[in-house]
Amino acid sequence: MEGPVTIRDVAARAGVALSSVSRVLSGHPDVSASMRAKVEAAAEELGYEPDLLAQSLRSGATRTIGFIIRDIANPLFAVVARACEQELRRNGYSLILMNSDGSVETESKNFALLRRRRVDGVIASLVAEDSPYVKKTILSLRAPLVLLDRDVKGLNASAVITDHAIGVKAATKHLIEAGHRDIAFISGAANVYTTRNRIKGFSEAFSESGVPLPEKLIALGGFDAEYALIHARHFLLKNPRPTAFVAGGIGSTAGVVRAFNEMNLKIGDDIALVALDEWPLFDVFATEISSVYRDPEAIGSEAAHLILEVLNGNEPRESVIDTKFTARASSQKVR
Amino acid sequence: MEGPVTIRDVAARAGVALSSVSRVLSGHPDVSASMRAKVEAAAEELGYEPDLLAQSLRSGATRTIGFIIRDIANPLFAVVARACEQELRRNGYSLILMNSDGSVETESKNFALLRRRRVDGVIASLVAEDSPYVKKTILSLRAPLVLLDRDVKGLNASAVITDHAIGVKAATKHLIEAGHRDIAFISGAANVYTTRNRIKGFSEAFSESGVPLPEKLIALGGFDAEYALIHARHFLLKNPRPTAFVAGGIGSTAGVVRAFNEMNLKIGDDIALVALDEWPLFDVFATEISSVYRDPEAIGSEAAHLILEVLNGNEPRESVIDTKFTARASSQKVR
DNA sequence: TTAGATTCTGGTAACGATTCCATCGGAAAA
DNA sequence: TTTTCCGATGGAATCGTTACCAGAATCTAA
Repeated sequence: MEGPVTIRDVAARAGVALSSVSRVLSGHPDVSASMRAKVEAAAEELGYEPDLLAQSLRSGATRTIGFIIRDIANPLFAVVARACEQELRRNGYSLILMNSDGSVETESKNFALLRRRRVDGVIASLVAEDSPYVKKTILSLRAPLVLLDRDVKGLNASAVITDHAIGVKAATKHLIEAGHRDIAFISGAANVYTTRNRIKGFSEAFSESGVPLPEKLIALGGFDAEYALIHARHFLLKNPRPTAFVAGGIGSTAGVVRAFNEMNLKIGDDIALVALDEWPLFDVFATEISSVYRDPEAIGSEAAHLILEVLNGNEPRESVIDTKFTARASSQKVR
Repeated sequence: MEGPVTIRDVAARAGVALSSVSRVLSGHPDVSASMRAKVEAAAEELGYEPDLLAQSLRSGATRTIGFIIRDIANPLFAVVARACEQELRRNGYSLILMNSDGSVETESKNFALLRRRRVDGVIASLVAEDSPYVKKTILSLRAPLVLLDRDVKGLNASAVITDHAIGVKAATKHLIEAGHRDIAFISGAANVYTTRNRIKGFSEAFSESGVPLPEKLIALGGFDAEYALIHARHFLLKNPRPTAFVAGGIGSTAGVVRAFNEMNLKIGDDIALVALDEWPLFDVFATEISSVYRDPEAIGSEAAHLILEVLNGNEPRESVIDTKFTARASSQKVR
């Protein structure tokens, strides 16, 4: 007696037709009590488990959701993924994880593979919004899509959008009120909503305060630590030197702080800093750093809800998560 | 013209039998050049993509690997997962991610679901080694398994094993040589190899140094911050107070450091600390903390290699990753 | 020229499930 | 008693592939 037991084996054991077994197991109303008993006994004895593959082929639904992300090792997104997976699991869905490694091409291949796997939906944080390559791929998905913090026209997708502007604006106003004028801003490229929305908050704080925007101190090109390090170094050599930095994301913060360390600048004393996004052990090892916080748990479970909504026949929609600025020692005084 | 295009559509378009289409597309040798041209043209025009679901049902292989982990939000495991996914993706496999949320029961359900999904293999970091519940589930998997840092008898599984003992032993000897005697050790429960292997290194350092093991200062019960916080508090109220702590994992370190903060103990001055495992921004915000490091990239890609090996017909085997102790300011002096 | 091998192609049976359709009783209605 | 209807069941088609088998066409060797 080898191999997994099929519905055929159960039918043979119970001495009934396969269609009857299927009816019992899928809870069809038109089955007699005796039939139900026979089949359930046989299934139990043989340890029968329906093959999800075969069910999927027949039904057209895989109960599988693709999750495409730039890098799961970003601690913020790891929490997003966890919350999302937990919520989907509770609803009987499994999550297929794919990193796009910051490459539009890899991302596109990932979408194509998920399509071939016939996933029921995709949750994605795109590398860039402006690649027609990716857009074409997405349009051919034939499955609902939830975007994480991205704004792409003409997709008919749901989205979890973070209101960065409100937090960044509060942070920037706080810095301006503390007397800072030369405030550097380093973040990812402007071809993602995240960056544009952050810059919006940054700019508005200046215009509303009647202070000129330090355009020369804005570097938008990459979320990685390396990019931030290079540009922070560069800014720190300027004259006058910026007195405060806003770092867009965990990678950026790492790069900026490395630059500070290189120049022996003590955060909060020699230079002010606001970090956008927090990370694990933030409360332990970065207690003094002002931050703009967004709740990754909320983002992840909301993404799951949005995709489930569409799978249940509702229209796609957007959901907004807010951010909160918390002032700490790193941004109090001006040099 | 609705719905995804099937091999049947291609056959109709090319005016040939479906079996011929299949032969062309799967590279069978016995096809004429003209047939190949016709079919490829038709497939191209229709944008045909084979359905992986149907292929899997037919072939018995899903090219899918399950990845079961306690918590993907642990930054170390997020890196493991990334490296693993990247390597599997290069080999045409996709990764199904599941968190077991620290629950043996959830873990068991995850295994069962992966079995029903007919995954080709599973990579898992078990919550506990001694649950017969889980062991039974694993044995019924009918697919190769790679364990991460676990030692379970009678499974015929591969494993990526970390040699924690060597690093912990070096760390402990270093502390002893610096004059520490009352060294506290806080980590997860002893029903996982990780903990036992760490304790082994810890104990050996004492016995080899001829110093009695401070058994009262060992707390093995949970990898989470809460557990570590409670036990660190408790130890810190003892008389004499421990002069050094070894914290087993990122969660433990968070808890221990919180306890230090509560009591206003400055790491490296008032109390010594060695952290087992590093985390993102360790080099930026924890530059002074001595650590025992293991390379999560190596663990992840090695896990992928091991599962691919077995899928290619080789026997399961173990692979050992080493650890490295680095002394920093946090462990130099004795109080 | 004929037998045999070789190349190529189409038809069909699986893989493991669901679902429609037809059939057969028995119960209810006439 | 006959007709009608409904509950219960088995058989067959189907989802999209692959693989086996048989037959046709071409080629090689006697």
